[in-house]
Amino acid sequence: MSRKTDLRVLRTRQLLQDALLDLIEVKPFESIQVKEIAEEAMVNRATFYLHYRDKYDLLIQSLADRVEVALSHIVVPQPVPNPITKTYFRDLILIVVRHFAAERRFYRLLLVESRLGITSEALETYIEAATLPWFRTLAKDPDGHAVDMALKFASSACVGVLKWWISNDQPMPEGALADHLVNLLVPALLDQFGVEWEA
Amino acid sequence: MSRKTDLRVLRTRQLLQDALLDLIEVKPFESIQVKEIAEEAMVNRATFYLHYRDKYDLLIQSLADRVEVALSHIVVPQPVPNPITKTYFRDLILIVVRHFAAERRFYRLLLVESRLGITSEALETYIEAATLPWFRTLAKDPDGHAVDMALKFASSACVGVLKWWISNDQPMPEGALADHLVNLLVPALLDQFGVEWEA
DNA sequence: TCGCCCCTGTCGCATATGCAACGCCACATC
DNA sequence: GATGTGGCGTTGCATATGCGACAGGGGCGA
Repeated sequence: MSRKTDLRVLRTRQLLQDALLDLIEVKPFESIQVKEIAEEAMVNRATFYLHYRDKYDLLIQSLADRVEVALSHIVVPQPVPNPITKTYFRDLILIVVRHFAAERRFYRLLLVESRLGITSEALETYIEAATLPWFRTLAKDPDGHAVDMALKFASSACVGVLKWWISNDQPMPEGALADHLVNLLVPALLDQFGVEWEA
Repeated sequence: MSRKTDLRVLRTRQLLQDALLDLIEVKPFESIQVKEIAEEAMVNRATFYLHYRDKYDLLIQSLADRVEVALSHIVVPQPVPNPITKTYFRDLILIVVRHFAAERRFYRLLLVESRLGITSEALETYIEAATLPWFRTLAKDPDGHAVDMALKFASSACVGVLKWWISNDQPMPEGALADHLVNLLVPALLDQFGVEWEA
């Protein structure tokens, strides 16, 4: 990535994002003022507006940045078995599930705060953009349109299920959720990924 | 106080001090580099030198600032009984003792890191400067030289005992330490403070 | 010994940020 | 309605900080 961004910019954004997180712990998002965020972050209020349009923008950017960072640490386990096994696929799903669980505060906030005006489409966009290229490495023909469609189908389904899982306070453990997701996805993806699956 | 200091200055110093604290948790002070502190604090190395001469200076300043902040929250309980009671005096001692206990990580570091070249005189200077005017409010004649001497005697004695207490991992609870200190100090201060003491 | 590497302090210049102030708007109180 | 109060978003100017570079020096292996 571009590591040429001024350190002050990175620092200021991090301080503002951390401040928002800390304040969310204490009071509902709607009642938080820009002034408070700036004070908590030890950043001038005017500087806030140099980086974010308003507190909603800060929230979305925070999510975007955190997702990017979190997913940058995710690597597709090597070697990729050929043909792809069911357990390997489950491990991949589990990685995403765990990411959601770790960032559940954020995701839940985005889902619960209906007044945010943040459509769930935005949320899906983040997740799909992050997971799509990642799934793509598993496909036989990474450039085929059919694969794109199939992958989008899969990621959308994952996002939908994960949203349900998060907003219902994780009614089942991570492993069980991953198992269910795999069982739902395998039949659909059977044609796009490896020739055969482990029984 | 002068609260007109630029917010950036306050923030930078706080970040550097916090970074030092975090690093001290992980590795010995001597092995910590200025470069590391700056990176941890998300502050440029050159900026470090705008505020501190070297890492030793940072350590001392950190102590000074923390002591100042901590002691600024300390108020002499009102009203001051006349004549001063033993229990009231004990409460005063206890406040200082608790401050030492809360900042024990810092004080212990200053005592243990002998290679710092920080003399314990510097430590005493901080404590005396902080406690002297504070004790002074209790004296009959706040401007007398005899009182100054007596108060210096008392604060030095307290610092010495507290150093022993901290470097020996607090072998007795705070209350007991305060009791012992009061019993040692009362006879010496009998002439300088209130006419009589509660039995 | 030499060269090499890395950290330290320090410099000049570019720029992100602080500060104070402003108009705007929503809301409250009389 | 008149008035105040407080947060929002923006601006111009002052300044703290980032960045890149530099010399100096200590460690370390050829």
